[in-house]
Parts: sequence; C-alpha cells; structure tokens
Amino acid sequence: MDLDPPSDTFAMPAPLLPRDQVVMRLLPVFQKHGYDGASLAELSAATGLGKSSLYHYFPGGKADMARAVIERVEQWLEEHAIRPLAGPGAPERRLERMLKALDGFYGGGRNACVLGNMVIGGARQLFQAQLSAVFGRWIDALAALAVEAGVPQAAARLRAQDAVIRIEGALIVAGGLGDPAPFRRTLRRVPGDLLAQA
Amino acid sequence: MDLDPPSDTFAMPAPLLPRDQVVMRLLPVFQKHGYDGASLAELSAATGLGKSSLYHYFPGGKADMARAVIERVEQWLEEHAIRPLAGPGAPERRLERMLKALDGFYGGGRNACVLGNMVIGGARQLFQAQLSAVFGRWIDALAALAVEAGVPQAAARLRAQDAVIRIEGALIVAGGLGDPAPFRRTLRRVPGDLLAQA
DNA sequence: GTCTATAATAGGATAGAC
DNA sequence: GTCTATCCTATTATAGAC
Repeated sequence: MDLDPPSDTFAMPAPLLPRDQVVMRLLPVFQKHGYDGASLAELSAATGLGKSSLYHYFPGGKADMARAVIERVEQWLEEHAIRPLAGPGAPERRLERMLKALDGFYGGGRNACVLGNMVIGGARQLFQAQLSAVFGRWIDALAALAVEAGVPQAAARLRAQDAVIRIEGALIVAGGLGDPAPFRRTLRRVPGDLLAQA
Repeated sequence: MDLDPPSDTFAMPAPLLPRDQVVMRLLPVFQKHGYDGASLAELSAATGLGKSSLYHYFPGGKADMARAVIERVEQWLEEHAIRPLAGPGAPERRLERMLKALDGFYGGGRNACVLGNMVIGGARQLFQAQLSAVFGRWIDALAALAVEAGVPQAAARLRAQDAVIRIEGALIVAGGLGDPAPFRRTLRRVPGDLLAQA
C-alpha cells in the first residue's frame, strides 16, 4: 500500500506556465485595452490558455486578472524603480537607472501606462485603494531621493509628485499625438527638475 | 389642395433636445467610463432618450457618439481655452482665464479627461487623427502665447507641450490617488513655468 | 423624432470530461 | 491544469408602429 504517488502530483499536474508568466502575458492586454476593453477572448489568446484555465489561475475572473497585473506592475516598480532609488551610488545615477527602466517598460513612449488605464471606467472603483498605494509609494521614493540630494522636504514632495505627473501625462500626450517624442523628452528633464538645488 | 403643412413639419417633429444638448449629456458618460466602458444603456439613461432615438442622432452608433463628444470638447477648448489665449489683455490674464475654465471643466480635478480616456482601448484607432489634431492645436495656442510673452520659439513649444502633459498627468494622478489636490496645484504653477523669461 | 420590441452577437462565467 | 461545450446576461444594433 501507499504506492500511489503523492496525491498532489496526481491531481495537479504541473502547469504549462507558472502563474507569474501568465500574469506577464495578461499585462500587455490591459495595457493596450484598459480594463473594460480587455476581453476574456483576448486575454485567453494572449496567454495561450483557454478561458477555463484562466479561471483556474484567477477564480475571481477578469477583476482578479487585473488585480494580479497591477500587483505585478507594483512589484516591477518596486524592483526596477524604487529599489534602485534607495541603492548605492550618486542620486543622479540611481535616478538614471529608474528612468532607463521606465523607458524600456513603456516602449520609449509607444505603450500606455497600465496604472493610468485603471483609473477610468469600471476599474476605478475596483482598484482605487491599490492604485493610490502604488502611486503614493512611487512618489515617496522619489521624494526621499530628492531629500537625500539636498532638496528640502516640502519641496521634494512636490517635485516628486510633479515627476510622476509628468511621466503619466507624457504617456497620454504621446499616445494622443501618436508620437513618442514627448515621453522621451520628459524623461530626460526629470533629473534636473527633481534634484536641482533650488 | 396643398393644404397639408410642409412635409418636414409633419414628418419630422421638433426634437425634445437639440443635438448639442444631447452631446453634452453624453459627455460625462464617456468622461467617467471611457469609450469601451460606456454602454448604450447608460448613454440612453443619461440623455433620457431611448436607444433608437440615439441612433437617429448618431447613425454610426457609439463611435458616432464618441466622435461627437470629442468634437464638442474640441469646440469647448477652442472657445474657453484657445480663444481667450488669443484675445486682448496681458498674456498672464488670458492664461488665467483658460486655467479657470479648465478647473471648472474638470471639476477641480475630480473628473477625468475625455480626450485622455480616448487614447486607450478601442477608441485609440478610431479617433487617433482627431485626438492628435486637438492636442496639437491646444499646444500650438499655448506656444503662441508664450512667444508673445517673450519666450523664444523653440522653448515656447517645449513649454507648451509640457503644460498639456502636466494637466493630463495631473488628472491621472489625482484620479489614482483619489485626491484632486495635485491637479489644482498643477494648474497654479502653469503660468510661471510657461511664461517666465528664461 | 421617439418609442417598444426584438434581433444578433459578444461578453463573462461555469460544468464536467480528461 | 487544461480543454470543449454551454449558459446567461448585457451589449450593440435594427425593425416598425406612432
């Protein structure tokens, strides 16, 4: 007796894709279509999984998928934007690393901001708290960097908020104009405006 | 014979609402839900018109409604933002009029930007050209004002683009944080940043 | 020009086999 | 864990009476 393989091996074969990989494939769909515009059909196609398989990963359906994507962006931001800001080296160099990462993430201004997309429509009510936390955390990290660079606390907070405002706004305007240039230009001017000694 | 009233009076009773009024009632729905999230049911409720009546005004359906709304925003912008910029008086005062109008239009930062909403999802492809024209025209008008105030041409264009970027971004961040303060703060700093002698 | 009624379809979500 | 098949509702859109 007891020759059966452990029950979880039998009942739960290994997934074709680890959950994190699935989330990464969902992301561009929400990035392009927003929450309301993202259909299960497209989410299914993007992951290569049938609708039912998606419901296995995300029992709460589309809302769960979007939540996971926002969490993934949060995690990405933590890793590629916020952590570098607190790392070693001159503040200018750390900020540069964040901007480089953002430039890549947003395709140099050709992609939209997933977080920005989630501010409108049905998503807003669903994810307001989560979005507020992410934006707040991002702003805090930038403000801390500015303080470290010698900017007074109050001014640092305003500058940090302005930096995020500009990045988000630049993605909107770049999308509206169909021209990524405003985004890249905006990224270039962030360091001076955030860190300059007043 | 010929005692009948003119055929158009008979066949086409006066509308309950002039078309422009209908468009004005559609606007907040697209402003709140974006293009993909705006349903005919809600558009119908907002106007007080049945779905079929909406199709009378807008034979092309939802896309036609959104197009009309964008045109209306364009017209509003022309009247309340762009025309004042070209009017009489000191540049600072004209800019102030535009900012005052924007503050009202966006509910002091509690509303989203209809144009910004149309940059994502199904709307982007449909309205890209229209959006590009509106953003471009707005930026041009601000740049002209800056030039008039003594800012060199090239710098004026960049500053104007940055002003629009900040306004759009502030609406996103205000929405994300659930706090309109960033928007109002952003409006207040536009004049100095746009018009200052470098 | 507006309505009620209805068509036609796409959307989100579930059941059950494997 | 994944699939096919299906359900149910909401959605866009149209038909036709008034």
